[in-house]
Amino acid sequence: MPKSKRLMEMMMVVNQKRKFTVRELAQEFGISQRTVLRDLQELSELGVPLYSEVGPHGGYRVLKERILPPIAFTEEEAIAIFFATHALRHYTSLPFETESSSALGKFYYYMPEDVRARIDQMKSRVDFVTPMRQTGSPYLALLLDAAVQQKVLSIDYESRGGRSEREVQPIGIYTKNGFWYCSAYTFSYQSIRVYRCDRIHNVLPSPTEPLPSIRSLNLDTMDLNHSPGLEEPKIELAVELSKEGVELCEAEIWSAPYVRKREDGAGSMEGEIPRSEIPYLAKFFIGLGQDARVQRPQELVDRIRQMLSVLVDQYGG
Amino acid sequence: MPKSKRLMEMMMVVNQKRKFTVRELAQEFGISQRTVLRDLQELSELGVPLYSEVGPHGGYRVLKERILPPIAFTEEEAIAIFFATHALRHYTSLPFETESSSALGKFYYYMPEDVRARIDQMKSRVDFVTPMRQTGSPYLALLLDAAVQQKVLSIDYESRGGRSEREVQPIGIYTKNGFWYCSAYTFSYQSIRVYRCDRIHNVLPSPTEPLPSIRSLNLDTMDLNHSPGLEEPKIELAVELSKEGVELCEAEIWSAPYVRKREDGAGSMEGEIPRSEIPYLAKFFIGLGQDARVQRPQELVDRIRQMLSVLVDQYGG
DNA sequence: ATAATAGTGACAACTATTGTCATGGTTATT
DNA sequence: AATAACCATGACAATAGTTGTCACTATTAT
Repeated sequence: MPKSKRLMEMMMVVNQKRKFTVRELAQEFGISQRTVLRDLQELSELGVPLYSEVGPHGGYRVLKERILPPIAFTEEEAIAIFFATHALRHYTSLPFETESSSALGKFYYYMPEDVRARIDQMKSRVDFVTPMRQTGSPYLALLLDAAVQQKVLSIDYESRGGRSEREVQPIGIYTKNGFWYCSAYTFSYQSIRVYRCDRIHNVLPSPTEPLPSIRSLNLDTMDLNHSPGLEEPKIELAVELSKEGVELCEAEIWSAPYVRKREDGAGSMEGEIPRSEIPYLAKFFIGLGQDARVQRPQELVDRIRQMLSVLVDQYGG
Repeated sequence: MPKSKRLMEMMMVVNQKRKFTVRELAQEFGISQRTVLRDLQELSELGVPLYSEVGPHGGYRVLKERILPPIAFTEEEAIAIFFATHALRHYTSLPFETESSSALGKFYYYMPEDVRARIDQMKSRVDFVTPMRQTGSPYLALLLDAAVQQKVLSIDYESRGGRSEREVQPIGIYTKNGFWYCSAYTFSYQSIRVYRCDRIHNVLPSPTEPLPSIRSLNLDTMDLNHSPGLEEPKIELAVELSKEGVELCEAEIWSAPYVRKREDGAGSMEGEIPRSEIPYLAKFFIGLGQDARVQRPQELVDRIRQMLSVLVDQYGG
């Protein structure tokens, strides 16, 4: 085998075995140990992060870093990857221990000049914004690890009611609108709850046995907005909207699917909502003022009236 | 230079010039043309997508695809890149013409086995969610292109008041909370406005001369929430917050920096706000109900009272 | 101590790489 | 139709690089 090809192959082999000895490689490639040593040095010079230890149980290792063999990306693909990774800079916490900037640097460095120029021009003209929060979420990596390995954790959580310990078996973590959430089976409630990660004040391994039935659950099969299994009774919602009201509701994630627009631009909103949403909806529709007229359910109308009377008291009629 | 190194270098050179002739390369590397031909064939066999055309003005070309030479990513970096790119699947519209999935496929394919395994496990347990909107934004690529090249466009925009044509010079586009926005100098207003890209119904090149002073503006130097140059007079805000109020305000992007927390969990909010924000703030603080007591400015209190009286009329006291 | 491992240097044998030359083919330009 | 600018391939001797072997050193776990 010609040397140049051998080097490429060796790159791959070395990547897969993380640990190996010179003798092993020599046998595998059918060359002398001396040559293997020479080759490994060349790989080193080419940037493969090898290091070696002498003595029994010694050998070569590839450091935590790995090599990706030459990958052919189209220009558009490279750009997409660049900007996606660039967007990570908006996150104060990530579940990976990484300065994503170092990865970007490498990526960027190896791009053909003209692609790099194009990226430079675009860099200050496209952005994927995520609301930046000041509160960090230090336990993301631990929670994710527990989800992957299906371990039970004991977390110190600050909910509305105050701080408390709970045993949870994490299903997964996700970020949305600048916050990180952890969806987890909670033993004390015997159901799945969502926790905001920045309100988790401590995480410890727990001796509790993990529930095997939770293992097969994951984020893809879950609706990230509601806890499954908590099938709440739904009640009917009916709201009249002005033209402005229509626009505002279409801009809201949860409400957009329910909005019906009439020809004149005004419209209505109809759909089924869980009863537990009433407090939120009351606030929401009060915020819309004249642009929304809630008609049903009566409970929502009552709630709005009640809130109004409190407010009137507070601010003086 | 040893052949193996020459091949690596040639990979890079060939990547940068998209078009080249055998003679050029021969001179550049100080080798014979015959050797260049042999090398190019090897590169071909190694996967570099070369093709050649004979005759005058012929020569070699690298197809649209490019090669990235071996890049050393740490495991964590590779994972971060993977998930960042994976997150793009939540977007219905992107300014790049790409199936980011193809790039991901390649990336994934070339990873060492155990990293791939780790990603597999994590894939369904981490996510970067972006609200998925039904409305697409078909002109993103055009708008971005105009921003990069500083061209003037004539857009057909649907604002509150209805549809109208306007001449704009885009500064950049960004996505936030599921929508794409385009920040652009608008000739008819002689100021910078932000447009929601899904409300842009048509985009045409305009013969208007671009303003050179806009060229130097970009998204990084802009506050994405406000138009620059519009230095509005600020007025003082003072609000008392209950414990719940503190939590709610800390969860809100704009208000979080102003919140002061006291020992008992309750707190206050103080800061300067532009007068134009009063309508928004009125809605916001009404939504907080008893958990917020606005004290200053008086204009805000008045506005709240006014809104309340309208609401009381509407829903019956 | 011993055995297992990496690391270096020297050198002859070997092999691959290279340049040159010869030849042929395609295509745009004149 | 001639020409010039390209790519393409084969043959072969000169050269340059690669390889294996051997001899030696150094480190470390057992």
